[in-house]
Amino acid sequence: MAKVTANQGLTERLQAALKERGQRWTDQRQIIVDVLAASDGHATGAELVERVRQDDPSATPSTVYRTLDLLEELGLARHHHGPDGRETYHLEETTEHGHLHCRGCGAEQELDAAAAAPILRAITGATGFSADLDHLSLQGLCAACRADQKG
Amino acid sequence: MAKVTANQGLTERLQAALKERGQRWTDQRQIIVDVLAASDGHATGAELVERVRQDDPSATPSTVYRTLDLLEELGLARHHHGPDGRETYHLEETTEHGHLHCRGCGAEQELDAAAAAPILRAITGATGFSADLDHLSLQGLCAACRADQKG
DNA sequence: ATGCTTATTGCAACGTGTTGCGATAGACTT
DNA sequence: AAGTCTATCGCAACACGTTGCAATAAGCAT
Ligand SMILES: [Mn+2]
Ligand SMILES: [Mn+2]
Ligand SMILES: [Zn+2]
Ligand SMILES: [Zn+2]
Repeated sequence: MAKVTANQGLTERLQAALKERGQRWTDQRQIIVDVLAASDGHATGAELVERVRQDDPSATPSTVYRTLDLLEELGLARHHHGPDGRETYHLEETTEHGHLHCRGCGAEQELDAAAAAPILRAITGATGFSADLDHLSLQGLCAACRADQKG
Repeated sequence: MAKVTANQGLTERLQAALKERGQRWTDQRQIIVDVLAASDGHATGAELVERVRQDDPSATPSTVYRTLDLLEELGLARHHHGPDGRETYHLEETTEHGHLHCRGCGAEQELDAAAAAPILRAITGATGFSADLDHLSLQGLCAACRADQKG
């Protein structure tokens, strides 16, 4: 009897991808995928570790982080870094997007692909680099905070 | 007899700024500023801790990091984050610039103010944010790696 | 079902910072 | 020169990840 999981489709894709690489499907990995899927939006590595350990207290940080790395390799998860450098993960079900952090008010804003397009074009134009939108995380001042400052 | 230091001007600016804030000038701070000035270009926090401890083995990481924070507050140092999130510092003698890391070949490229201008404009146009160039650190593929990949 | 092979796991140690606290020592006053 | 005030320091503990290694357990073959 298969365990009931919230995301059948994802699980099956993963199992297939792993088999193809000679890698294995384990309970830990099922739990981690489930937790990540349930952590709608973003979650830091530490938060994910904590949630996984609620389902399976024997799970350790090393396993969780190794699995997150694996999921990124397989293109099923992405991370970026907060202004303090800490990692933040999300499943790659949502569309690709970047992040903006205001150092004035702390607000975090998402940058969707459409809004990012001219920015990425400007980056390529100026440098030849093609930047990864998923990993892009800018710090600065939002419009409101800039207005306050002028005040 | 004043200790011989490599950067008189900087030290004097610092002493004045500290006095104005009711803060103190210490041997530790002299050493840290000297080390930072000698670490031409960029250095990670850990590297700076190590170099400071060569001059003064009694110095501890907490003091070094607290001093780096202080120098940033005073506008004398800046940091950004590598692709792994680790902090990297440099004195704010050099002109403001951003950083690009190629995930293909590992190359790191600096982005000077002139090259960055159109990018920052695009960011403000798309989002209203005014991004901090100093803290900007992008991951992506450089032109060469992109060409290879197509090959 | 049983055994084999080796990917995965947990553990322990390490690397990089951060924080609270009591001891030390700058800087200013007398 | 001595005393006062309090900023700074070192220490110990913690938070967040990463890595090497020996034990475990998937997945496959018999
Ligand atoms: Mn930062
Ligand atoms: Mn990263
Ligand atoms: Zn703001
Ligand atoms: Zn490259």
